[in-house]
Amino acid sequence: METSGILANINRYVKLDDTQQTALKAILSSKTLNKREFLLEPGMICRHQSYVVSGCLRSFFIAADGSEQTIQFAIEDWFISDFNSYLNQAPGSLYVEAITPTTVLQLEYEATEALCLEHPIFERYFKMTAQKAFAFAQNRMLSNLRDSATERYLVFKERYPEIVERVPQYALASYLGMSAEFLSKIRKSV
Amino acid sequence: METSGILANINRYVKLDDTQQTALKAILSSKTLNKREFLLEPGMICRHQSYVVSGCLRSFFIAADGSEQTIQFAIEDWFISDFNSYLNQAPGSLYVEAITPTTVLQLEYEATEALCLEHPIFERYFKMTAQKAFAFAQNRMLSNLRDSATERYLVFKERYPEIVERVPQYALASYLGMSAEFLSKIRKSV
DNA sequence: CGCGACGTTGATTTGCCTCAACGATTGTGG
DNA sequence: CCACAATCGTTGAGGCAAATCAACGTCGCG
Repeated sequence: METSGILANINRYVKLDDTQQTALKAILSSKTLNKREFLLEPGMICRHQSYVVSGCLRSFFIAADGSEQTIQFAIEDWFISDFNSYLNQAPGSLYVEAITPTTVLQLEYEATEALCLEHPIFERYFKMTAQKAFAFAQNRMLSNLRDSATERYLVFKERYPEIVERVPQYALASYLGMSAEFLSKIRKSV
Repeated sequence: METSGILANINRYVKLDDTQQTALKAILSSKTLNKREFLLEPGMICRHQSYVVSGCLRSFFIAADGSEQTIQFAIEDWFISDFNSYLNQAPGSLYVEAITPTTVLQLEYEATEALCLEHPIFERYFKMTAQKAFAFAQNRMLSNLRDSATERYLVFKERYPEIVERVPQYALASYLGMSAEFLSKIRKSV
């Protein structure tokens, strides 16, 4: 199992000693997905947070009018889950789908909580990542309130060029909060 | 200094013993604000997270076109700050303004970090609150992407009726991502 | 090859914004 | 305690960004 990526990720926030690294590795499990395969579907309890070793996924849900709304993309070195469902260990409302063939490392909820209680340094790590995720979500929200569709696309493309290239256009459009047709027109005009 | 509210808040997530409660109280400071007074202005480094003992505040920024964008409201038992600025201890871009006369308890950044290192239970508490805040921000974002202006208003009013009653309408409109005039028309039509 | 998934393009519609003018309410100095 | 300014909210006219609808390309894959 290839764990160097996730260890490097964590070590960007906190320094793990050997005991802590071993304890972490002990609860990691690996999973591979084919293109279009679901890691999670609505109604399921999200038991894991998944770290992307290779590949590309997205989370989305089906709105009342039948349209898809993309919540998040995840490529190498990102985490993905139905976070609401994971946090409360309650049935969720999201799909998590592999856009390309994908390998993830999974952290199971109970085992992760136990790891945090045993080694508070992981509490600290997850605090830092949650705070960063919150700041990110707040920025995205602002961008949605403030910017035009064209600006949102250009900002996203500037910041995440590889995601723009790797995901279907209709998924990107729903992430950016616009119709697929309009994104097509934006791309033509810029 | 009235600390029972913030202690009760924390005890909803974790159980503090006497030593931990004392350590927390030692770093709390109190502050009062008049109506329209600023707790924070753009360019300042946000040194504190503020817990609202009484009153009502909002955070907002001035967009490129000169319009105000409200990020967050805070009433009794909520926290408020320029979280991006607080997290990175870098100059921020938000105003935090008292809507009514307000009293807050403040947690200073360095002291809070030290408290977390000394007592990992606070690491756990801030992890949980950050995760909850992230889930909340994600839900708000979805609501903005998916729902019409009228639906956003009705959902917000249903969930936070007291905030709707306590804040100026132009501030609520900018929080919900619509013009003040349009919110006025929505209110008339429902 | 042909079918299904994805993207493009144009015509039309609409939700919401902008601008402008006018009430209502609150606060403040004379 | 009144006058009159600010501040905040309301209403209507007109305009625009983006949605919707419909039809048609295009590409990869069974």
